[in-house]
Amino acid sequence: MTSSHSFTAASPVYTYQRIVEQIEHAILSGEFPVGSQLPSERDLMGQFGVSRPTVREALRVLQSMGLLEPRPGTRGGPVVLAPSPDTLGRSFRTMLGTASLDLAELLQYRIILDGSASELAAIRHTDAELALMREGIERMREAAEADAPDFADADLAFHERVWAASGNQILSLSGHAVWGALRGLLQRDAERSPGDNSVKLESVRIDTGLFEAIERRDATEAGRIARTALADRFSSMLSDPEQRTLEQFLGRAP
Amino acid sequence: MTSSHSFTAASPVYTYQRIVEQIEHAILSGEFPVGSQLPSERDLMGQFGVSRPTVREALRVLQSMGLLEPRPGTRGGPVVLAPSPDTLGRSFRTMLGTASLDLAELLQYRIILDGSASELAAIRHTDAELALMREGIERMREAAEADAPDFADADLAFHERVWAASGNQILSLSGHAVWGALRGLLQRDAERSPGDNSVKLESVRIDTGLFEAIERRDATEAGRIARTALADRFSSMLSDPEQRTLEQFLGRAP
DNA sequence: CAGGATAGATGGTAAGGCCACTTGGTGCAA
DNA sequence: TTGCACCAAGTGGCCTTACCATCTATCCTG
Repeated sequence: MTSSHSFTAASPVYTYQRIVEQIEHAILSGEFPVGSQLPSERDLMGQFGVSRPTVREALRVLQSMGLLEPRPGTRGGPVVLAPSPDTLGRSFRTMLGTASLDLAELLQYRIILDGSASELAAIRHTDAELALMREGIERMREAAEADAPDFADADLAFHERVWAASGNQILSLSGHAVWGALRGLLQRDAERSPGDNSVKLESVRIDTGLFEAIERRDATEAGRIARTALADRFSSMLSDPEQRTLEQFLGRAP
Repeated sequence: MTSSHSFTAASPVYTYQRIVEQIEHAILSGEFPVGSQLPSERDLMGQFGVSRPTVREALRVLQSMGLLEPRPGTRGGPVVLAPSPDTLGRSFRTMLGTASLDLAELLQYRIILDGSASELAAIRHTDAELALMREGIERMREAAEADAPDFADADLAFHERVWAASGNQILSLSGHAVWGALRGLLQRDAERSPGDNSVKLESVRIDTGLFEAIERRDATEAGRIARTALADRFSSMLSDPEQRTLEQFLGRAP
């Protein structure tokens, strides 16, 4: 008689992968807080009972995930890094590049994040944060009027300050990540549509309205402006049904 | 006279990193479609002019990003994989894991995600997705009435189906990550508040209302229910100013 | 006491080698 | 002819050893 037990697939487990898991778990569980040091490669090689190349493969993976940074010298050893939106943005870009993520999803997500961040910024911004946002708007205006190439940077800087004013670190990190992915996607299209600085001036006008709504603590209006600005700017790149869903989501279609 | 040129940071570039970039670019540009094979490690080592450990470090990184899979044997070589959204979820989790989260941020973020996902689900759900959500509600009800220990699983399963019905993978993945982080943060508190199943029944009642709003495609109401449910359930754990910000964000305070 | 020289440890990279396994073909047998 | 068992070649997995540039801490000198 055969047993009714069902076996699970015996996929091979790479030793470097087990090392990654152990170190990752130790970091995420707080055993190694940000800024602390792991044992050196040569020590880890002893602790895990593997050779140095294997340890290094694991450390490389963790490094590419943005969790670690090598630190040479005496008393050195891999250092645990603070979280950065870079790796998340990188994942977004990879998914977009391999077409397992479409633009509509990413745009929806950014509309959700930017809208909510703007509402929160309107509600709870401090004077210092307001001053930073105002300065950001000014830099945008100058860059647009001079038709400067660093307009995109100024644009990002302003929105970074809005995210920061939301008081929510997660919003800030993920907003940054999505922004990077979206910009990467638009870079190709940006080349064929020359640096028409009328669109830059229009962006400045819209963001100025957003800033003023935040300034007078009008959360509803701030959210509305942020959402519609993104939708109006990008919706032409979407298919018809995607556009319709977006309009319904914004409450602009019955 | 000093030049006004501003230099860019001269951070060291690791050779493994340049190999990763080259291979990644080749894959994303379509030069190596899904299912195709890269040259073997020994070939790559010749093409890049580096040693095998260096090539392997690069391949490990790409492998951990879910882009490659090793394939031994004659005519072997790394094979390009179909992209999986798992890596995106993984990025979310590590970002949330290393960020020093406080409950208020996490709760805000989940309110934003769940509210938006519920609105989208109301707008664009299909019959099949509706049936899955209905089934999820039923499982929740059964688990609550039996006071079963797997109520949390049933709860998660229902919300997963709402996220899925939103049609947005990113919402789904990040919702899952935030849910996990929130649960991890609450696990300590959960022990002292025993499994009072009146709260479970209350959850079922609320989620049933959410489901019905989604069913009749009432996006506004669905979003409102999702947001207020989370706020009501967790706000008692927040400080007073955090509660006030939350109430303002929900539009329930002047 | 300050500052520079020195020694030790660390990570970066290379070279060579062994093993288990997969694959593809070959040759034998039915 | 067909099927199958066997074998050789190539691949990734892992290890060992080794050298170098660089950084840090310490000590020593001025």
